[in-house]
Amino acid sequence: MTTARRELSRRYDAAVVEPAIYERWMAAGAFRPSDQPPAGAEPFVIIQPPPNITGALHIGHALTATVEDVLIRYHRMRGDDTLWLPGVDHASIAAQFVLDRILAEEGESRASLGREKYLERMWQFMGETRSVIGEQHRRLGASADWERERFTMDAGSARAVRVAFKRLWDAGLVYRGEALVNWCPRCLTTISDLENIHRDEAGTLWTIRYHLEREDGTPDPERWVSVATTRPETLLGDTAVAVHPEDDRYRDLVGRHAILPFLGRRLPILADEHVDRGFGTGAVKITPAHDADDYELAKRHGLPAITILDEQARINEAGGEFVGLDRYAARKEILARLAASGDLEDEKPHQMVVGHCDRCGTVVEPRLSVQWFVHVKPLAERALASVREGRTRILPAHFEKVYAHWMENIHDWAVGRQLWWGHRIPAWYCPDDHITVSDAEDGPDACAECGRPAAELRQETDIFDTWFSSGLWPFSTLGWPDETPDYRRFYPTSVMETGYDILFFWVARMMMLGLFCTDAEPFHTVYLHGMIRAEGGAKMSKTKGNTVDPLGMVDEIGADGLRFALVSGSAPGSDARLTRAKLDGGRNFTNKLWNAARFVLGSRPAGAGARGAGDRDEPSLAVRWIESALAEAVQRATRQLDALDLGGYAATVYDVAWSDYCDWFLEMAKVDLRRDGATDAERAATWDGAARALATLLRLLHPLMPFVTEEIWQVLREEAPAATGDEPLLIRAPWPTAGERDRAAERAFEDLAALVRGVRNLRTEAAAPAAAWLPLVVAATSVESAAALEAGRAYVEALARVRPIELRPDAQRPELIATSPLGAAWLGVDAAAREAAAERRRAQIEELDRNISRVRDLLANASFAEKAPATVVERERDRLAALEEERRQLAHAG
RNA sequence: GGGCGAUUGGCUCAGCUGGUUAGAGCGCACGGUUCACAUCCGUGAGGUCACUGGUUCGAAUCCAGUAUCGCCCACCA
Repeated sequence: MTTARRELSRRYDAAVVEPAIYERWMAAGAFRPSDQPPAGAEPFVIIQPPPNITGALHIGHALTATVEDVLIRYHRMRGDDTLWLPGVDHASIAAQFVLDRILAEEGESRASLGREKYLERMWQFMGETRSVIGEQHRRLGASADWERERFTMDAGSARAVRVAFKRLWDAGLVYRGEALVNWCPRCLTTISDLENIHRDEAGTLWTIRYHLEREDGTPDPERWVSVATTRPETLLGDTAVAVHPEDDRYRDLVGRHAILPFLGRRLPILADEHVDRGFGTGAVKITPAHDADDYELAKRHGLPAITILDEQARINEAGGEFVGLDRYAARKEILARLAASGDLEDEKPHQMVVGHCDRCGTVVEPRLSVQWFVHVKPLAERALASVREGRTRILPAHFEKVYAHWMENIHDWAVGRQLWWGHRIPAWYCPDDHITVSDAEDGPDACAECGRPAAELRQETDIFDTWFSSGLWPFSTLGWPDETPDYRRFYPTSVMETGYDILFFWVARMMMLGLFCTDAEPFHTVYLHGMIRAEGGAKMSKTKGNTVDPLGMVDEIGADGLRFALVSGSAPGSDARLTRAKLDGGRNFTNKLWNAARFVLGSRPAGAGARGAGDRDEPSLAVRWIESALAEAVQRATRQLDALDLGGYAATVYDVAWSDYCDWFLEMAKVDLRRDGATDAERAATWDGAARALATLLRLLHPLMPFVTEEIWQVLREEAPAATGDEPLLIRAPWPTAGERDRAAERAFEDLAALVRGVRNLRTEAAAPAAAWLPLVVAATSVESAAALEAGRAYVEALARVRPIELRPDAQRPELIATSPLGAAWLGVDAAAREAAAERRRAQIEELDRNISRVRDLLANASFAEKAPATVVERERDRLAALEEERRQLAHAG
């Protein structure tokens, strides 16, 4: 075992399982932008979507980190002025949800601790998870600039939140007012429309009789109006009954009153066009405080709104005798009472849509309250124009339509949350209820309207929706509202990479707030990745137990294998299944690279390793070909990375590494290295070519598989400094430039490879022992072919395991024959094997004839010749010639 | 009720602006201890590209419709 090979073995675990190289990257400052922007370098900036600091990273985070790291490493190698800024999100409601659960296990609660202690506890919790998340990213290889790491609750973010809100307020885009909002009776806060998840449910539609009022004010036992409802408990808050104005059934009732059961409230019966005559009885009870439609209708008719539920969705004092009952208990009770009095007319199953809290799943209750709103229409219009006019593009493109549709139908954003963990809204009230909004850290000095001193003002207790601070993230992280050097150098950013599931929550808000605050699109490209799904296509979830733990996977197969599995076969916006087979594929590929390197580095002949690309003497066909193949791969990979086609990039590097470099090139290089009579110079030239090609391969692969490539690079640099350009760290090595294609070498290789494949095929057909050396006869098609065969003789011998190879143009041809551009070839095997192949020859000829006549017809077609491009016609002609040559070779057989 | 996406060999997916005989990995079959790798090597079988029409010299690719699946949005009691 050579020194180099021993060194690689020692490094294997380090590279794949416990990557120590990360520390060296950090120490070398490789993740940091240079102190001065390099002259002429384009900035390339990614601001990381901050994970919620509520726990460990899941596989989606690993995908995000991988995609971003690939792009960052690529652009870093390109020499761009590269910044990847990481951070974490305080995740207001999600964090409280998690902490509340932890507290519950300890027998404590939000209430028992009180606001101050609760927040103290939250900061402590944040401190713990924050370092875990950073560590996990490092294990995945994320080359983010940790020195610039930010937090949505740090001082800079807090200031950005205050300033942004103040500017919105000054611009008249913020208002405080009473409205019906989504309320979670468990989280005890308002939630936005986006957090209110609609689900189809099987419910019940009840029909209830409301007796009409008699002249003496008492309910008429004989006459009633029947209303249909899915929520009988809300009748306690009814203030009217509505019918359609042209509904003849009820025409004479309009203007009269009905009496509300239990409470005896007089309900005007009124007409409104929004009532659907076909639904239920055509008469609808109106509960303005607990239903969005009813609220709108009540506004039109000046009806009062009576709130009958408290914040935990229990009946309040307005509910009379039902006070204190939970909404569902009240429903049951009210139905029982109505049934008893004979006023429950009907009950039938009903499919309906019910809103649930995104966080805890509780049924959301519409609740009338005073809230802070952002008036988003004007913001949305700008954000829409940016995408429509291409200043920001969304990948995949069809999400631009989804984005547009949402922006066009946007509602005002209820930004206040009745939670504790988050940025408190910087608004102060004076005793006269004047509102003062201030962006000063210590609040306003006095009431903006009446001048009362700060001591008499009290701050709003509501905090912001967590997405408000997230919406400022692309610039709050760079120093905004100050024009810091980072802000000037790195803003606007380049690519915003995140999952399509938060397009509205986050991307839309960043666009709106970014344009408002900075007057610029916060990024020029939005790359939306898909969701990672489990085997069988199911959504991954902890409760289903079908998750893939990224860190566990790193332990098992290494970060590189995981990264490869995540990226290969993926397309933006499409969900991808992460199967065991795919993960194994990533692991196998890592292993393959490792072993290829082990072979190359362990086989350096005397005198090799020192010379550069410039002074190669007489490179063999193998070397000339692999360099050309790599030139093509570099070209493709570069194009694919520029187009953010990471799946294509993964396929390109996989193919060139495994199929071209390992399967073909290294096998040919072995021939050159081991050939009897080869000079030291020839061997050295081959090895140097292998080392150079390996160096190119490592550069190409590094963005995707940073650990294994860097570890190999370290040894390669010792063995072949010239091949690595003596660059100490691959992470800083320049991205390869596409060299010249060598068409002659490609052609020569393809011809030999076709012959080798043909002969291998024959061996299998003849059931020849794999290890046996068989004689081969080839009838070369031409003098040039014969020369090419002579030149490639050693390759063919070794790769097809045939010896000797006899060139005999006129020999009699047996049935067992392989066709190739260089000529027909046949093996020296027994008659039985040849006989068995005769049938197959006939089938082959038949298929060839079909193809030949197809191409002939195509070429004979006048409109084809006329309309098809010349290159296509030319290609078809070449194909016909090749088919005919193959036919000729076969026809001579047998 | 709107909108979007998908449908390619047993499975998971590629196939860019229409142009080789539609590719890959896994799986399968057969054969392999040839000194980098069995986490491997070689060979092979397997697809009327969901369906129906249309445009075109030429369609997996473009258009229209149908079917199935999935997702998003939506104030109907």
